[in-house]
Amino acid sequence: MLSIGALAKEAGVKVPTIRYYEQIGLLEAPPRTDGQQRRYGAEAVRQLNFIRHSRELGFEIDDIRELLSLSAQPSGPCENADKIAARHLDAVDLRIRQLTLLRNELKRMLDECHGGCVAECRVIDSLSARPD
Amino acid sequence: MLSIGALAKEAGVKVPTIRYYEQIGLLEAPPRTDGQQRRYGAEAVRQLNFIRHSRELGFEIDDIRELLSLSAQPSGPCENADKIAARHLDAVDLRIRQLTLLRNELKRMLDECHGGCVAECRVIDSLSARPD
DNA sequence: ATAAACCCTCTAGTCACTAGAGCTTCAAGT
DNA sequence: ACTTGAAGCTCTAGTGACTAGAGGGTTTAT
Repeated sequence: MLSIGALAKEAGVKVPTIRYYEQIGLLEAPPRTDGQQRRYGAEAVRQLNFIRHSRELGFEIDDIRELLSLSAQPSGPCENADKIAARHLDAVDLRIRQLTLLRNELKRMLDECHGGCVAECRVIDSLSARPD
Repeated sequence: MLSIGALAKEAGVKVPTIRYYEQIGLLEAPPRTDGQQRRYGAEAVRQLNFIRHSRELGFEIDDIRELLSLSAQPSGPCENADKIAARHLDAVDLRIRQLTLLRNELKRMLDECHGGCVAECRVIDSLSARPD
């Protein structure tokens, strides 16, 4: 059985994060020692790794909640998991497109500024401009 | 003089957002009517447009605070504005690269899943996998 | 004069944690 | 067995940039 610190190290998350996940019901409350300290088994390691990886991929907690409960029923259909992932992929694609537009605007701003005083600065000027 | 609602419409932000900006000292507190309602002039419209556009480009409030104060001194050097923008461009570039990696992993996950049950699902499987 | 639309302050909620205070328990070494 | 220091516990509050709602007051148009 692992202490919360050992679990944290194992799964690559911080200790308070684990307590937070328990508090919001994402991780089950584990058994405790007589002194009220948490002790975790192998299943908790698996679940926490699952959560961490999902978070790294940008899934929201509510999505992860559903993905976790799906993963606990290996004989069920994976249709829902696919739907969640596909929806997330769309969101990521959109975000990349938006950021690329912003990047280009920022780059243009910077390229056009040749130093000097604020009155001539294309950076400040671009920011002041109202959109069409 | 514009009411807060009129200013909001003019600059394309929500009314509570304007009050929030005032509260955190990003926008100056405007004069009030006898009945304590805010009234804004042309300068507030300009500043709020500046803020909105900067936010759309992803600048943080603290950066905007500095950019705003720079823009208020047209004869000063624009070096700092450039620095802030360049730093932000780097951050956006990095974010795009990260998101692109995530996108590819998501896409691979989805491409490899051919429906069926959770036990065979590549989506769930990929999420379970611990990183190298 | 009245009614609708707008405005006011204040508190609390969002998301996913993070930080800190003040205390208790555990594990290892002697 | 005892000590010590690391690690654990709970609880509260803070982050960023707003958003929502309650319970009122003001303005404006008719």
